[in-house]
Amino acid sequence: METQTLTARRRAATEREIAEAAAALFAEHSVAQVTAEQIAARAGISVRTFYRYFPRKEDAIAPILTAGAARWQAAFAEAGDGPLGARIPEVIAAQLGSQNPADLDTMRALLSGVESDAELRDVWLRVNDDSERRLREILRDRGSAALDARMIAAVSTEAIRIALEQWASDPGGARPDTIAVDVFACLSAGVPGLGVGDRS
Amino acid sequence: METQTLTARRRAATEREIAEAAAALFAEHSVAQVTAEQIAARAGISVRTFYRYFPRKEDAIAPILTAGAARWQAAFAEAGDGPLGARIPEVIAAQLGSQNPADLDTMRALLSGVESDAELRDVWLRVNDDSERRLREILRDRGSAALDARMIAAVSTEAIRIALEQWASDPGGARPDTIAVDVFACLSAGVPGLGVGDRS
DNA sequence: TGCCTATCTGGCACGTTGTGCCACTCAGTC
DNA sequence: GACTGAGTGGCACAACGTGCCAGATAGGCA
Repeated sequence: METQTLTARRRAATEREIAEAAAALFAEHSVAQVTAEQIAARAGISVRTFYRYFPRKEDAIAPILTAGAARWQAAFAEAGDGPLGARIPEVIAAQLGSQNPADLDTMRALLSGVESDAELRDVWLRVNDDSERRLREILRDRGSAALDARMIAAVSTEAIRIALEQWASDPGGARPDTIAVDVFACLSAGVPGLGVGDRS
Repeated sequence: METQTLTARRRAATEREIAEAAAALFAEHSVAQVTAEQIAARAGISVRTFYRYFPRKEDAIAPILTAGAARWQAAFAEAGDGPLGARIPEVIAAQLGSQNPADLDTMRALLSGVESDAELRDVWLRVNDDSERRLREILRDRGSAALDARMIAAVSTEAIRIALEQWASDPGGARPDTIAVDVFACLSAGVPGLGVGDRS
């Protein structure tokens, strides 16, 4: 939460600019059709510098997709010592609800391309997997058994992913945090139609 | 189950050869270190032909990773009309249990590299996502509501993934189908430590 | 002020990736 | 023997991503 050194802030600003340039281009054209040179030009940097900020062309949009995840990680880091698993739903729903509206718009545009653009999907899968790994690690540090942490993290991350994709696919629908709460409720209580269930 | 045309069988054989060549190389070196030319040479074909079988270099191992998924899809296609969700666990566990032992060894070698090799992880994530999409579609065709199908497919696929990764990380542990049954039981009944739960 | 170090940046060259295009081969058919 | 169709390989090419070097910028110290 501290104001960092000037160089660090400059770097963060540049990263942000690149991410927005890439997002604007990827929202209109497929990832394959956009060249790294175009992204760099729009962000006002050279191609070589671009690859110093992001290892792959498509990764330039990761900061936007992970904006929410970065915040709930911080929220967990500040939380007390008690059991963490039970509070995951509320924390994540709260963080999704306080998302920057401009970022939400960008995110919706990107997510609606995930179905059709193979490389965009790759980034989305990577982002979610990264998020799951971090959550898994936090849970293990708090004393969960390895397999328990694995399952909790997997279901939680999957719930967020489903909520976001559902929200992105339905322009007139509910807010992402509202959907997330519902999906969380279903998944944590046991999926209807699985195991001894009967529906479907 | 029919013996297909000769050309089709030749093609399947070549695909198989490429997949095994790629798997052997990826098991020892990272994906980035292995060139498409090396894979093609080992499989006895040209680079150009390689890219007619697989769109990306890393995708060459997909057939091995999806061998199990391909079989349970067939099992579902043959199943009767009744509710499908409740039978998912047993079908998948059975298919995992009847996996070809040689493929299982190869799979374990590949999966143990997923942690360290970024591009190997990408393939693994793609394979799982493809599997989930197919299962989702099957469930929707059988009459599940869209969101229900989404959640059932997500949890089921995630359970398989967890089971396989857990199995790969523990050389002396239980068979993958045994682990899968356990994970399935946990997830379908509701994750301990989530929602109103208390553990962890 | 001048020097020195550290970091960021851009340009260049290079190996690799993946694709379009064309020529060649090899079945089977008439 | 000519024709068709599908698979294959070679070649050229744009794009990707990286190592290397040179120039620019900012800060610390005498």
